Amino acid sequence: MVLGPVTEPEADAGLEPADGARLSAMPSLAKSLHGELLARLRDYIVEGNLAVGARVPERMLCERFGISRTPLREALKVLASEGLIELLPNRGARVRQLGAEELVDLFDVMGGLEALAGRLACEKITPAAYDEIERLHHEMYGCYMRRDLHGYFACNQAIHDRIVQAADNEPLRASYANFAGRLRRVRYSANLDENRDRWGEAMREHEEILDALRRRAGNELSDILFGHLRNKRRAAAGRETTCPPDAGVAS
Amino acid sequence: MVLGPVTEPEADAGLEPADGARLSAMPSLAKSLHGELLARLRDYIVEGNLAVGARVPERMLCERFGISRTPLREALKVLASEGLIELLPNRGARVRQLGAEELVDLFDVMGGLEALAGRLACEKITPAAYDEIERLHHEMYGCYMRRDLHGYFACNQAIHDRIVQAADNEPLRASYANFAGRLRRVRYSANLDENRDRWGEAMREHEEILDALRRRAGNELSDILFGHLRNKRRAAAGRETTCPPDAGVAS
DNA sequence: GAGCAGAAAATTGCATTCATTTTTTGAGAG
DNA sequence: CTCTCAAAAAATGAATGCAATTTTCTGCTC
Repeated sequence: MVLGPVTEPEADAGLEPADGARLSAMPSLAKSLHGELLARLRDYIVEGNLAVGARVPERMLCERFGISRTPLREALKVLASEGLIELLPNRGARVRQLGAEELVDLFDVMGGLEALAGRLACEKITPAAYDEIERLHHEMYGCYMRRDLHGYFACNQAIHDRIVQAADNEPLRASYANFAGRLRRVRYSANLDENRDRWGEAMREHEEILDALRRRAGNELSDILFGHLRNKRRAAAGRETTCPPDAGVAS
Repeated sequence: MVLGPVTEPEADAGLEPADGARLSAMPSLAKSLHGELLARLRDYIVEGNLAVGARVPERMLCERFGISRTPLREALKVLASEGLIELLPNRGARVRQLGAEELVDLFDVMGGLEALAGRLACEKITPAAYDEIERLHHEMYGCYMRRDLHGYFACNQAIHDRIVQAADNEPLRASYANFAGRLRRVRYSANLDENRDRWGEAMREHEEILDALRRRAGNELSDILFGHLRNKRRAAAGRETTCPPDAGVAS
C-alpha cells in the first residue's frame, strides 16, 4: 500500500541532503507503512509546513496521508521522542519551539558528535576513504576560490558526512542524523557571502581538519571539530529564524 | 541523589546513571498514561524480563499492564526508535540482540558524550558543583582504599552524573540517558575485585579527571574521559553476557 | 519415524468506535 | 459592548473490531 500523494505544492529546499540513510539503518522501518509514514511526517514537519508552536491537526494529516489516526498517532509518539514535536496531555501535539538556548545546546551536541566521529575516524578510516575526503576538500577549496557558495556547501556537507561514515559506528550515525534533523528545521542564514571573514575562517579550519585527519591525530581532530562547530554556531548566532522553505545550512 | 537500593553487590562497571530524570525533562511524557507506560515497558525490558531475541508478546504485556493494544503498540514504536527493540514487519517486536561490535560502538558513543559533557562542564560548572564533585572524588578514594566496591561504584556513578549535569545541556542529558539505558541491559562483569590493576588504573584516571576539571581544561578533560571509557570498555571486553531474566541490574 | 501440504489458531496492522477532555459557541447579565 | 458561564462541537486517548499475514497444529505420504 502506497501513501496518498501529498497534494500541496511543497516547496523543496533542494539543498538538504535527502536523508534516506535513516531508513536503511533500521531494518525495523525499512519498508513498513509505519516507517514510510514516519519519514514522510518528519519531512513534512521539518520542511516547515506546520507553524512552530501550532497544534498538529491529526484529522487533517490523516486525510492528507490517506491513513487513519492509529498509525499517525504512533508516528507522532516517535517524533515526540525524537524531540521534534511536543505532546501535551489531552491537548495534542505541537511543533516544538526551538528556543535560542536549546539551539545553542543542539549545536554543542553536534559538535560533540562530530568530535567523536573525528576521533573514531582517525582510528578506522581507510586510505581510500581518506583520499576521497581529501578530494572533496580540494574541490571545496576550488568552490571557495570561485565563490561558489552552493558547491561549497555541498562539499562541506559531504566531508562531514564522510567523517561520520568513516567512524563506522552505527549508533553514532543514527544519533548524528537525529540531531542534524532537528537542526535542519532552523534556517540560520549564516550567509557566508555577506560574512567573508567567517568563510575564510571556516576554510582554514577545514585545512586543519584535513591535516589532523591525515596524521590520524584523533585528540587533535576532536578539538578542531568541536571548535569548528562552535565557530559555526557563533557565526549563526542571532540570525536564526524559523523555517521558510529555502536556503541551506552553512558551515 | 538517591539511587534505588542496589540489591546486588555484583559487578557493575559503574557507568550507568540513575535515570530518573528522563521524565522530568520531557513535559510531554510527564504524567500521561503513554509516558508512564513507556517508562514501565522500558524498565521491564531493560531489566531482562524478556529473553533477548525473543518475540515481544503484545497480548501478554497488555494484560500485564492492564491496557489495550493501542497504547502498548505506541510504546513499542518508541522503544524501537530508541534501539531497544526491533520491529519486523508482520512479525512483531523482538528484543534487540546486542552484538559484541554494537556493544563496543555504544561504549564509544558513551565515551564521546562524556567527553562532550566534560568539555562543557569546564565552561559552565559552578564552584559549588565542582566542590561537590571533589567531595565525591575523595569519598570514592576512601572507598577505594577500603576496598569498598559498592561504595566506589556509587561514587563513581555520582561523579559522572554530576559532570553531565554540570554540562547543563538538556539534549546531551537526554541522549546520555538513552545510551546509558541501552547499555544497562548488558551485564559486563568488570569485577574490579578480581581486576586490581584496572581498579588502580581507574582511580588514577579519576585523579586526572578531577585535575583537568579543576583547571577547567576542557580539551584535556575531554580526552581523558574518552580514554577512561575506552579503558573501561577494554576491561569489560569479552566478559559481557546477556541479561538473564532475573536479578535487578545494578542501577 | 521424518517430511510435507493444508487448515486452524493466533498475531499483526490498521480502521473504527467510544468515553473523556478541551475548545468553541452563544445567550444572558452587567 | 464586554464579560461570564453553560451547552454544543470538536479533538484527544484508549478500546474494540476486522482483514491480512504468520505461526502452529494436524493429518497424510513416504
